[in-house]
Amino acid sequence: MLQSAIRVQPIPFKPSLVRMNGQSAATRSSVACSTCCLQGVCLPCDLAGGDLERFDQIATQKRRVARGSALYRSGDAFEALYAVRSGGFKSVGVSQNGDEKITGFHLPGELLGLEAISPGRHGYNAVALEDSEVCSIPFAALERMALAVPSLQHQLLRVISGDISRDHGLMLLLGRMTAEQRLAAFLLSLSRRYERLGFAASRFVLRMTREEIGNYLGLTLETVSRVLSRFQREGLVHVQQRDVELKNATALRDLVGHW
Amino acid sequence: MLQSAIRVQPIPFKPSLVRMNGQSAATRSSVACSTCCLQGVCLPCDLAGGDLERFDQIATQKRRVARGSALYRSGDAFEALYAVRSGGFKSVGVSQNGDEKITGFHLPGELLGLEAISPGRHGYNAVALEDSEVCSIPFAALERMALAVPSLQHQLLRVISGDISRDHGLMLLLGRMTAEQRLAAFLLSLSRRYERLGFAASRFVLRMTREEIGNYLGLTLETVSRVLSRFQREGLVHVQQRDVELKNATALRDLVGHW
DNA sequence: CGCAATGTTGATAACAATCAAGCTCGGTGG
DNA sequence: CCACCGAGCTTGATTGTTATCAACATTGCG
Repeated sequence: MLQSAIRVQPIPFKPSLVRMNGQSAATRSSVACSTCCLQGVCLPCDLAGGDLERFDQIATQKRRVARGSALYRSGDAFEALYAVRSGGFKSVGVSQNGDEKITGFHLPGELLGLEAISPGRHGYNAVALEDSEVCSIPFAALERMALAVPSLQHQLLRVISGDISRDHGLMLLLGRMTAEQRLAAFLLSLSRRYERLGFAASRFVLRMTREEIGNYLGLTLETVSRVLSRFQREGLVHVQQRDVELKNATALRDLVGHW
Repeated sequence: MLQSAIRVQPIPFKPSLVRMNGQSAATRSSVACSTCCLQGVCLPCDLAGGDLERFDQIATQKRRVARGSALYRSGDAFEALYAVRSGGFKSVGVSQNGDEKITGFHLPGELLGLEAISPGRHGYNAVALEDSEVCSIPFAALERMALAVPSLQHQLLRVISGDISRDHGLMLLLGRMTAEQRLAAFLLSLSRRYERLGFAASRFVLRMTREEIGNYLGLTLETVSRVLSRFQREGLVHVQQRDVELKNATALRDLVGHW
């Protein structure tokens, strides 16, 4: 379960206790970026005091999404970007014949909806992998503020560009790697991202099924299961259901090769 | 689907000025965006008269890149985005052990270098597939101008976001499609992009080798060759070396399926 | 012309998909 | 409380697609 993940850096995360600033406190249980434990990794991470407050007024709306339900669906009008506050999401493309393809998993501090800017309409379903919470960032207001705050514009461009880099990594993986390399790269990627959030790098919980992992990596669920078993047999990892412990990250890295 | 770039109304492309097929005959007749035949599809396509002139002053520098040489290399500092004026490029990631992975092909009117914004350093080699010409757009100046010109900021975000969509299409392809589907999707993508530039949709010239196509699609060059031969046998296309004619685009589309 | 780069085609092998059976764990209801 | 159920997971047997190895054809260029 989630609780078994070890928190290395003491960053308390208590949504219900965090106070918000300003006037709308009475009407909405809301949270300010200035007190959010994710402020070091989230979109407004470059903003100075005054600008951060202004950003807070844009991103006041929080939204809870129950496990399995969608934050938005393909075809929805694009109104806002979403920053994951807690929980996790998958982006799912659905074809006309019902086939699904997962294009990404999204952890806290990561932005959802970027690919919808261009068409002005979402092209994917964003489905919560567990009960989750997001900050809604209305895009029109964000663009307006970015005009006035150079560092925000820059940060926004950086975040989007970073998304492209991440996708290129996955393309690499899908195009040229064996099943073992894909799994190794996947585990290392999760490890790095959890670490960035202040969790242990070598021990974490998969929030997605084998089937979802396989879908994402371009493999079948059986292959995912087999490779994980093989990794365990070879002492690279210890896997118990969704609990993963990386026992030999170096060997995993060697498997992937150095890009 | 696959390679959606900038979404704008297509403006007729004048083959007499910039020739895509056959020998490349680059033109110097116009250096200003305001007179460029790509202005309908390129980055500044939303700009009004005065802003377009200002943009012209940012993007004055043209650069020629000979076939096979690099516009920039992995590790280079990120200074500018590049708009392809004529010719074509590939983006190549190179691993420490020399393995290469092509993440994209870039036709006229498309932007190069977007994925370097976040790290501030290029992560790929941009290699010209034929003698080519690009417009250099210094990024610092572009960001500055985007602060003052809302439509430019918006367009910039759109273009980058569009790149993400394009990459997702490729991920889909790499993750779930057979060799036949990949080739079909690839040909249709090229067809659409040439059409956008004002060329015939059903007849074009591949600027890249079978090996490069295979690398991009996650296939070997032999498989690419075999599938093209099969397509020809089945009357879907006519292929003679690099010349391609789509004889039955509908059948190709059916092969890919509808995403 | 001759050579190197590119492309085609065939034979074989490897890897992952598919098909199939059984297991584990958590939840539910008798 | 326990038996049952089903989703998720593991493992085995077999098949199929594509990679690999290999030989040869074609093109373009110095």
